[in-house]
Amino acid sequence: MGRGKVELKQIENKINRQVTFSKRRTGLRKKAHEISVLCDAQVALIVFNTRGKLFDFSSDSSVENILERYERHVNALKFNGGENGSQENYSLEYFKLKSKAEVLERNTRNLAGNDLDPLSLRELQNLENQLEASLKRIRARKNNTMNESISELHKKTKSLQEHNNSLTKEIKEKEKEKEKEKIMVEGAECWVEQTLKQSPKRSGPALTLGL
Amino acid sequence: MGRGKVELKQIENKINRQVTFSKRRTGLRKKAHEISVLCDAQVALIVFNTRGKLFDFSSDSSVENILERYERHVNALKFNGGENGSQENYSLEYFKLKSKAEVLERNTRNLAGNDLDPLSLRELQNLENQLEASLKRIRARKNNTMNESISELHKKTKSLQEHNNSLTKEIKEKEKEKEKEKIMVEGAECWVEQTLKQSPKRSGPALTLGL
DNA sequence: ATCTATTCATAAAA
DNA sequence: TTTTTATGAATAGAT
Repeated sequence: MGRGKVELKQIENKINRQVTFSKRRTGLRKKAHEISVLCDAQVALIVFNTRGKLFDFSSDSSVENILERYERHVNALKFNGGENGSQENYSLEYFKLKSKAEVLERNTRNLAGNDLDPLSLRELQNLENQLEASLKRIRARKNNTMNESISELHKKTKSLQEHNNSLTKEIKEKEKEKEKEKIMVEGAECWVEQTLKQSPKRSGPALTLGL
Repeated sequence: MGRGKVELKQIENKINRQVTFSKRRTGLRKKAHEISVLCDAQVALIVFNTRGKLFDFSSDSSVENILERYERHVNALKFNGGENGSQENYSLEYFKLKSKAEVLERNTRNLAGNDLDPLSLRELQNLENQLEASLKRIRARKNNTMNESISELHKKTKSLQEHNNSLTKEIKEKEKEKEKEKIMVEGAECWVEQTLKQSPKRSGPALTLGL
């Protein structure tokens, strides 16, 4: 493209190299954006120029999101043997963890319905779908829990009711006995009274005989 | 490129989308390679297709190398200096961060409807309420976004309609003019014909005079 | 996968 | 840097 073919090797002239870098960087970015939209792909592009300046692009709201996904993908493949923690790796692990925490934090905020402005329509839709699915699971779990505790309560109620019944029965029996006793006592008293009333006419020995 | 311009929106036809993805992925990779060689740049490219398949490219021997540099770069920006931390400091910070990340991860998992078993009924209810509130906000944001793009489209439609109308009008006027012209020509022909029919009876000079 | 008609990207120049 | 312009590249649609 442009006037004359170019060889695939480092451009010697510094100025030309810089200009070409700037132009091609723009072009690359554009292409990355196009493929993400046209083909529904997730793309992350990271470019450092000779002097170490960073240029990045992401089809999503953040590059880190995609890098996170990339790490997960790679780790899933490699079976995550890691744990070779020397000092140098420590700082790397630290940075990795740090960006992971950032991604998690951002996700959490998004899941709570905050900081939505940088999200695309598609990301919003994904979020909505995810939350709906979550709600379903949470409600299912909730119902489950409630049903369990309800049947637990039923059982408890039943056993209490039974205990109750047996207590009631016991009480009734006690009352019955008491009643019987009372009747007997009353009967005895009555007999004594009547006997005493009649005593002047009847013989004393008869009373003595009854005891 | 190719036969006819393409709109920058998701390609509906699945086959076409897949084919385009494959072609453009190759192109993107090539461009990434070219800029890295021509301009002495470090490039990493990560692409996930719709179905989650990963394609990556790196100017270096591994993508991870560049991601590592990226993380360092990003963190260097966020934390002035850094790099002075002794090991103890580092490990303390690391563990703090680790527990923070764990909490965030658990929250995220719960918000996604996973690992719900240890939660109490009340916690489940809170979660449900929170998600409902989030959904409301997200839907509001989504609707907002959609409405914006709809009104944008309405505007566009209207301006196109107006343009259309003016074009239609122009066409009608042209046709009218053409019609008028045709009638005039027909009238002239008719006059000539009649004149010629009558010519044998009339005198020659009259015709000559008419011209 | 291969073939073209087109559109796009960009090297060189300004 | 940005714009312009001449050309080489990329690629959409067809085969």
